[in-house]
Amino acid sequence: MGLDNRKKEVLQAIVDDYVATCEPVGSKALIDRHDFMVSSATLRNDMAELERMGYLEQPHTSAGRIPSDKGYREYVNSLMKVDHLSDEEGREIKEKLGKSFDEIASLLKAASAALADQTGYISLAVTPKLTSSYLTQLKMLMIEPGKVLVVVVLSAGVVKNRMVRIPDFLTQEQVAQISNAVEQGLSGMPLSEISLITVATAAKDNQKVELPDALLNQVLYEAYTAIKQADNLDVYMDGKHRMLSLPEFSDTKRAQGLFDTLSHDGLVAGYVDEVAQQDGKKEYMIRICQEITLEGLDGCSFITTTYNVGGKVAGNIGVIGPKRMEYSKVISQINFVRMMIDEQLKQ
Amino acid sequence: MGLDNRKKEVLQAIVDDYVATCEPVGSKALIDRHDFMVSSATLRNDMAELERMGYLEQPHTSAGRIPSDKGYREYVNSLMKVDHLSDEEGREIKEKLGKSFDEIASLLKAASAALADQTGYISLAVTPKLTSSYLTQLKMLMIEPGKVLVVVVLSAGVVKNRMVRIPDFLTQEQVAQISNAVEQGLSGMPLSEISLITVATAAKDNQKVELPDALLNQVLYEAYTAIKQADNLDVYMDGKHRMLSLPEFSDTKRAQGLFDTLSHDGLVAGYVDEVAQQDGKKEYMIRICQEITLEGLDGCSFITTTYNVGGKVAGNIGVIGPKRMEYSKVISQINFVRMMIDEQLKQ
DNA sequence: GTTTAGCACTCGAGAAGGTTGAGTGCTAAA
DNA sequence: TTTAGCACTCAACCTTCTCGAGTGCTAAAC
Repeated sequence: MGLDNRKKEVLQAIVDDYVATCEPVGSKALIDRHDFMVSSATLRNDMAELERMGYLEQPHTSAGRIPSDKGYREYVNSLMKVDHLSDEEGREIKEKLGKSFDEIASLLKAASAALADQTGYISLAVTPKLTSSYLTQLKMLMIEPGKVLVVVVLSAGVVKNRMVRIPDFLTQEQVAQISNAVEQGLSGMPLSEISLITVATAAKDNQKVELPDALLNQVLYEAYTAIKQADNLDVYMDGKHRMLSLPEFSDTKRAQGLFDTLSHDGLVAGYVDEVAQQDGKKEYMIRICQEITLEGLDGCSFITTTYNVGGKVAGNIGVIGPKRMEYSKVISQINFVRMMIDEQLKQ
Repeated sequence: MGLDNRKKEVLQAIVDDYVATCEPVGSKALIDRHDFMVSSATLRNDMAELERMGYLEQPHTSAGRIPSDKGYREYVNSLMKVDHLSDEEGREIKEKLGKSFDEIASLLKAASAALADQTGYISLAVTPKLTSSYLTQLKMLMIEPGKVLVVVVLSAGVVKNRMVRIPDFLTQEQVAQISNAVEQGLSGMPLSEISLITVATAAKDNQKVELPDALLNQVLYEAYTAIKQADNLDVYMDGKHRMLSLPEFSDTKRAQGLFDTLSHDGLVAGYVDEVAQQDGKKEYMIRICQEITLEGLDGCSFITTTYNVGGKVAGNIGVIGPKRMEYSKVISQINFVRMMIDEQLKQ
């Protein structure tokens, strides 16, 4: 049932060659480029066998073989060698991420850019899932009468802000008092426990000014929305246009389909998260072509990994490339970037 | 020298047809689709003449004619009729922009999305140039020891924030005092007059705590940077991937060149601004193909217009499309969106 | 049993040639 | 100045042909 050693080598060689050239690989080419100690006829037999077993495919009778999804899967599971990044490459990435960032958002943006640059594929970075984090600060700054900037600071160092409208006649002092009351009542509370009710309770317990309930509730609702919104997953994506130079996307229809899907940040973030749930324990997650349950990504593969904030599992970064991707290289690149992120978010 | 009436009609008809079909227009097709009261032979003579004058081009001898850059220029300058948007279209745009926005950033983002949707081309919206506006608020919120969020509020209703690092041992009170001092000293001051020196003066005139100069200056420098950074032009772009469905970009090389250029926000913003400087007085600015002095936009045209904040000239919105663009329609769409923006930013 | 040489076969890619038809310019008459 | 008529051009398309990389199968060799 399993593959004997030579078959494994053959499959590996075919994947390597096909990844490099995007051309079906024939038995002769295989002999030329690798030093198998057997003849092409023998390889032909092996290849026919591999095809029968589902690891290879033939575009047409008189062409070479290309790996099937199953072939790629076998390759990433047991054949490829993930080795360390060359010093040179490590240095390049470090250069792009070298300076320290004061905000997760900028760090992720830079990481995404670096990853796209380095891999040549599409990179993505998703902000941490914040359900396990708690509120540390809430400030409401009156920008002008009726307009308030709500700044929400969460434990993981995430800062978000949102402009909201409130009744015109509320004074700066009143707003500040509400803001202080809510902050006092909620700071330290896990995001998951914050609801409209807890917000209201916090305000009323700590409030020193008297305001009609309806009015107060309106302001509190805005504060609540701002807090909840801080929990949204943001996605940073980069390198999309590089895909156009790949032969598999020389057909603009396909490229368009891909871009269409990718323009829905929510879909992508959701899918990344879903994958992370499924493969939670693994160092990195891989989805090959048909394994991707997200429409429009035909012919693509997906590699993601999880970075940590303050030691706890948090967000994801990853790469979307063609099925014919340099898996081992990309994995080591992603790992390296993840390590750099972890380093910066250590405490 | 000038064009007689029929020649004008012929040119107009050719542009219209070519825009619609992206196929070279022949004399017969012209007769079929428009009711010229002359024969195709006559049109042939006119077309030959128009070609001699530089308004038309012929891809090859036995093909129809397509408009040259000069032809498009003549078309937009004096032939096309810019008419009002259909009620239907106006309604669609209004729907997308209908709700009021509390922040310029979100408004522009929505405007850009609506414009891209509506035109089917690439839209862009550039934040206002803020040199003529002044600082109204500056708040420094201590997020954790050593990390401060600087919130800058400008007169045009623009709010920006930036996380900065300061020495660890500064207390919340000290930061608040510096922040208050700077705000007090600078609020109402035009951005153009704010410099490291004015920031320092403001702080020292109003400061109540004593801090070593070197330390204070470090914090002030960060505040200054945050203020200056609020002046950066941001660009919101949308609809890029739609270009892939146009026949002129079925060649992925070209699409890639375009996307490459557009990924440099700074370049685009700078160019938009440059165009606005040149054509300042006009209701809308048009650059056709070769007229665009920005590399990588071969075959594209550019239509922009200027929106106002509080009655003063401010930022720009626009559309990038193929040279073969529905100029008159796009112009009316841009105008409509501009009006909607002006409306929201009236005061 | 495994490997190999040999051979007939397959089939896409690309070149060569032919046809079609939309479009032209020119001329001569209206 | 306009028009009909006609010869001419040339990309696009189709068909046909050749080429060669690659295959599977068989029978001999190891």
